[in-house]
Amino acid sequence: MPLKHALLGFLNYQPMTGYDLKQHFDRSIYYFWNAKLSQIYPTLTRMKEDGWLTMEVDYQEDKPNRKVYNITKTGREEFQRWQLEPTVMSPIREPFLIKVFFGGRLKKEEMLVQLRRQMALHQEQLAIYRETAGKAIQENIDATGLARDGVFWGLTLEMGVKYEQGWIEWCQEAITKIEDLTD
Amino acid sequence: MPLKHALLGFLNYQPMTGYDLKQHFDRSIYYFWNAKLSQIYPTLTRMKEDGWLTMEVDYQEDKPNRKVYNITKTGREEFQRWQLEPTVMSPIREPFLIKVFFGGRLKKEEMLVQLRRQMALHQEQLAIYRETAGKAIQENIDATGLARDGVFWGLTLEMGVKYEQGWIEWCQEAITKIEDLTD
DNA sequence: GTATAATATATAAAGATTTATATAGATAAT
DNA sequence: ATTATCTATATAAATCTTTATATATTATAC
Repeated sequence: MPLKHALLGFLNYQPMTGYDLKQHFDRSIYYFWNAKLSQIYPTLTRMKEDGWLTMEVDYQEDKPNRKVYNITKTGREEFQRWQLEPTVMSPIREPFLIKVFFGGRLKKEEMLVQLRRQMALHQEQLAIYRETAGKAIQENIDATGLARDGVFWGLTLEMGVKYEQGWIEWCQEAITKIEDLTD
Repeated sequence: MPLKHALLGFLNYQPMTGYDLKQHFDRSIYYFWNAKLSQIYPTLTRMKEDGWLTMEVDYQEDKPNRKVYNITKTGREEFQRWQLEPTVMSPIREPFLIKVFFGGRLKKEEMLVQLRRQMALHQEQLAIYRETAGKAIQENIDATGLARDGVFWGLTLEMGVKYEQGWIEWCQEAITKIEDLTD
């Protein structure tokens, strides 16, 4: 399960709680893999049972205790095994394309509304990547000194930019084609 | 759930069994939404309970009876409602990018192996889109006479082509960048 | 001063999806 | 002749994921 390995990947840097891990998700790999806290917590418990992690309780007065997870040797080995293993292509799940596929059901203008709206969403996402995400990576490199790791963080961001650019181009082309149709 | 609406979309063309629907999935929207028969069958039962479909049994001697599903007025209305409703961006789930994100753990050559393999997979997929999928759409237009619908089928194929081209370009750029790194 | 958000952990329930298993005749390949 | 694939339907079990709910302190905003 990619979630388990993403968690191992972050715990490779340092021991953390489930809450900490969620923060890391939301600030980095969120754009290509996300998980809710309600999934992260039981997954950590399971990984501990499997011997990939150890857990120690950090007692706090008048606050919930922090359950800090630490990666084990087995966990590190499992992460490396997974990272070197051949990766199959992950299936795309894109509800919007289902709507387009059955677009013959709609009037020209109705489909154009959908396409313009979709294009706007992808333009917004592209702006986030360009304005926010790049800076966050640089800040993280500065804070941690992990310049080599930063190259890989940057590569995933570039994929995000390319992905959104592809969508925007496609939307423009689709709009042009559909404008030429008769209702 | 997009699966339910994809099923409605196909049943809008003609009444079909679960098995027939799976064939249609595998020959068209498979590339951006797929489902196993073991998911399709209970989903159809559920949709019938919800009044979106009716079912009639086509008795066959010495063979399992065919359960033929028909879309109802309610089903058609639900499909239209869904198709016109604003579409939120569907989250990307790409395990390969998790491997890349934590690429700092790997030796340069190990990551290059992964990237070359991934590029080859996307080149294969691009070839399938270019060689097989386009013809299949044209054959379907010829068989059904649904030229206007064919425009929309073609649009989804073009998105697939663009997506794979993006991956291939990104892999090439990533390979170049990583080759310049020191281990 | 009060409300909201953030920190921190977790369970319950529902829903979505995959994998495994079962049956059985028809057709095609070797 | 035998094996494999296709047609056809379905259930069971496991897994993955989301939504809703609960609790309680600290910090910030208005």
